Amino acid sequence: MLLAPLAHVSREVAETSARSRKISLLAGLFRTAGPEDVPIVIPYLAGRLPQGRIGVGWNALKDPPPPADRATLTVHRVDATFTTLAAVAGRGAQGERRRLVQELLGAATDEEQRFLVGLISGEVRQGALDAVAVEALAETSGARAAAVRRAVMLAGSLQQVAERLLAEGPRVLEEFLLTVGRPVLPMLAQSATSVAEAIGRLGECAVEEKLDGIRVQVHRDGPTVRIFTRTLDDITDRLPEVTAIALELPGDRFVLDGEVIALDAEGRPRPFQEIASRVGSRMDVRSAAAAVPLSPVFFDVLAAGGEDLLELPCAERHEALTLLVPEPMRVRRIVVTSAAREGGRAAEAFLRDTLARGHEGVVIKALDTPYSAGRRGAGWLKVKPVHTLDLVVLAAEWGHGRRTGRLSNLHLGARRQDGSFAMLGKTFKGLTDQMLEWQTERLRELAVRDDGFTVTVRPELVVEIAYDGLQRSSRYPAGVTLRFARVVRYREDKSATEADTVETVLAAHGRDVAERG
DNA sequence: TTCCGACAGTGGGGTCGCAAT
DNA sequence: ATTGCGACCCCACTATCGGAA
Repeated sequence: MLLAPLAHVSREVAETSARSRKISLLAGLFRTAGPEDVPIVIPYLAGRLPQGRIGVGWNALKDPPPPADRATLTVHRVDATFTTLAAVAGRGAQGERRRLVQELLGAATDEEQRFLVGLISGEVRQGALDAVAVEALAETSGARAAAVRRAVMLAGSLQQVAERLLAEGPRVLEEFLLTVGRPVLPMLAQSATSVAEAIGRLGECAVEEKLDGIRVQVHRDGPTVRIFTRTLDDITDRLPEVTAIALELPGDRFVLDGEVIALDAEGRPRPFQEIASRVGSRMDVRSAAAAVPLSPVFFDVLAAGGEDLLELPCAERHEALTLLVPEPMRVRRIVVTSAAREGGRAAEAFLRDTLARGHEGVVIKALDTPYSAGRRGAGWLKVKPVHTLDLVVLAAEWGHGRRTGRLSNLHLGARRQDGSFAMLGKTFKGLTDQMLEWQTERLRELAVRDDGFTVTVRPELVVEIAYDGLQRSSRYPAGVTLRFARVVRYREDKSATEADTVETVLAAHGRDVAERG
């Protein structure tokens, strides 16, 4: 298959905003692709290289040679070049890499060059990722979209499904079953602003602790245990204690869903950063495990006795979980079935207790919904407390993509006693298009410097920021930074001298930071 | 006709581990 | 020894399309 139609379709997909048009464009492309092209075409369309990083940056892409007149490049030729580049990546062969890239670009037409540069630099943004590709595959193959989506969730990979579907036809979808040992995309939760709102949306529900750790999917098939992350990476080797626990459970073919956290001597959860550091350590797992032992806490079961439980209602899956996992290793929960007011009170009390115990919040789950693998299902709603601060905008960065030409990413500062400001972090979240436009205008009036990337401003504009808590930071002067900061609104009624101070911020989380820092 | 679920996009901070300096 | 960078962890929020109500 030639690269030209791929590059052309990619541009067309990017230029239309209609999902239906994107789908039919991709479907047309899939129709002309041979089965051997699929492993390359699918990742390219999502802007990914199958080879991962190939050690090529902006430097090697600069000053491309004049484009070719005729389209002769095949996707396989491109793929082979990337494989060669990946093989010499990180071996100091910068000249050789640049030569290979320039040779590739020289063989490409204008449209192909633009696609390749986007692909290599990770800038392919055409508004079509896996979900659109799934619809297109369904259209091409005559399969139902829901069946394709289901197969992708169970296979944990669009590519595998695409290859077999296009080669063998829709019937092959029946062969994608939940298999112990092969990871499934996990179900995710939506957000709710309060317990009352969540219960109002769900009715009868379970209220569970939300633990701030690393999501794990634990598969045991007889003596073999495999542990996967949310993105289905295999981290079995890094969690020996979890493997040992899985081998002691009273079942020998199961799939569990849970979270690993770390507890201190008093049984309180240790900060996320420590857990991430532990789970991220691959070099000396033994000593890392001795320093920060991990505790798995399970909240769902996807298979037991080798049998697929995904379609069972939440309540029945929990029954199965209790048979498999003893109490201390199950997430704490209550079931709310009584009239809304009583239930609401019990749920509120459970949330308060959970927070007092040092956890992140609660997840409220409808009792009757199946496990929606790979979806952000409406059956699970998370509720976390939100803190807010009034901070001062110190600078803003020029946005990318659809925010090009707008000042987007805000640098946030808290007041110091001497009148200066300590930067606490950045945010680009929560801004509507209108706010982006307004702040671009306003910040330009306050600008004192623009280096083309960041616009520094007089610290006068006050903005209300929501955030989830503080975490330690070696980057910012106060030694802390905001976790998940987002803009709520501008406070034009406030002057910078009325903004929150560093002391206020630290005091609000004093115990946390002191104990954890 | 309006409403709402699902998606894609736009990036945040931290950590590890490798490669370059 | 440092520094830079990619790959993963955690993640919030808005705009948009298109099917559901």
